[in-house]
Amino acid sequence: MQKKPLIILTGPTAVGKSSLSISLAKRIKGEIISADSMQVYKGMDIGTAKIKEDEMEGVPHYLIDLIDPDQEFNVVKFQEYAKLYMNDIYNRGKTPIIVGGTGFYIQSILYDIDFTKAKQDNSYREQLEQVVKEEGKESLYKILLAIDEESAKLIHQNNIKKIIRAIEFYYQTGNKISEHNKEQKAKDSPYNFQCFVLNKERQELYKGIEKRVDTMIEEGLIEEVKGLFNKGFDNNLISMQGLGYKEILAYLKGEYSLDEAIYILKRDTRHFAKRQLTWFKREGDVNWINKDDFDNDSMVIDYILKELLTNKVIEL
RNA sequence: GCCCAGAUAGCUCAGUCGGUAGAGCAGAGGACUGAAAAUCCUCGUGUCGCUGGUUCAAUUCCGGCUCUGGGCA
Repeated sequence: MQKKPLIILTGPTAVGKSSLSISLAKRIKGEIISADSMQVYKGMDIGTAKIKEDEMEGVPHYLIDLIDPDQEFNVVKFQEYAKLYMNDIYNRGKTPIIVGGTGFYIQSILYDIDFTKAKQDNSYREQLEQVVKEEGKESLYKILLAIDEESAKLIHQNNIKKIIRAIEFYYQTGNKISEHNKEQKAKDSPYNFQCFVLNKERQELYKGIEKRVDTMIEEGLIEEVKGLFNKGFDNNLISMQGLGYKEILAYLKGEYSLDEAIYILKRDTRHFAKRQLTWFKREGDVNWINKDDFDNDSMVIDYILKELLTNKVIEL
C-alpha cells in the first residue's frame, strides 16, 4: 500500500509558524491539524497566541478549541483525534498539514507510536505519589530498579514523573517501558512525510518571544486569566500550567508583582523554546529552515514546495 | 566640604584569619514514548575599581585616588 502524504511544519514558539502555514495550505489546498498542547483549550486565546478566525483565511483547522480547560488532554487523545481528522482529510482527497510546537504530539503521529491501551485510572499513580511523600524519592526509584533496571538507568532519580510513569506502565501492562520504548523507536513512519523545522538566529528568536509577551499583556492576557480563574480554573489543572497562565495566576494571587510575573514569563518561554529546539535536533528526519537565509515568507514557501515536489510528497 | 558603607563572573552578591576565588539568576548543552507550554540532568577564569606601600607572596592588611549609594552640614 502506498504511504499517504503528510506535511509537518514545526519550530520553537514565536518563529512564525502560523502565518506560514496559512500560505502553504492555500498553495496546496491543505488542511491544518494543530499539534499544540495548549491551543486545544477553549477560552485560552491570548496566552497561547491562538490563530484568529479571520487569520485562517478559510483554511480548515482542527484540534483548536476542542475542550474546556478543566478537561484532561494528553498525547494519546491527541493521537486519536489527529488520526480521525487526517482520515477525513485523506478521504476528501486533501493533504493534512500538522502545524505546532509540541514535538511529542508530532512524533506520536509521525511514527504512529503505540500507546498500549489502559483504562484511565489514576489511583495507582496517586499511591506512588504517596510513596514519594512518605518515604522519599529514593524508595520510588528502588521500586523501578526492581522491576525495570534498564529504565532505572535511563531515568534520573529526581525525575519523579517519569519514574512514576515507568512503574505505572509495568503495573498496567506487565511489560517494561524500556522495552516498549525500544520497539517504538525502531518503527518506520507509515507516512510519506516531510517535516520542516522553522528556526532563526537565537537572539532574534528571543527578541520575538519578549515582544510577543508584551503584546499579550497589551491584548489583555491578565483579563483572560482572571476570567478563567473566576470560572474556577486553577493551577491544579494542566491547562493552567501553560506558559502565561501559571505566571499571571501567581500575579493575581499576589505571589509576584506584575513586573516579576512578566520577567518570569519571558524567561520561561525562552527556556521552553530552547527545549523545543533540543527535541527537534534529536529528531533525525527533519528539514531545517533558517528564516535568516530567506528574504521573506513567500521565498520560504517556494523552498518548501520545491522540497515537497522533489521528495514526491505532493505532485503538480 | 565632611562622615560612613560599597566597588569580585553578563546581573545580584558570598568569600579569602594574606598563598590569584564561588553561589543564585541569566546564558549554553542534553534527556524525554499516556502531565510534554510538563518533568528532569550537565556546564562557572573573572585585569577580585585604579595606584602606591608592607610582605617571599596582596583580591584580602595599610595609604592615596576614582566611582556609586546613604548620612551630616
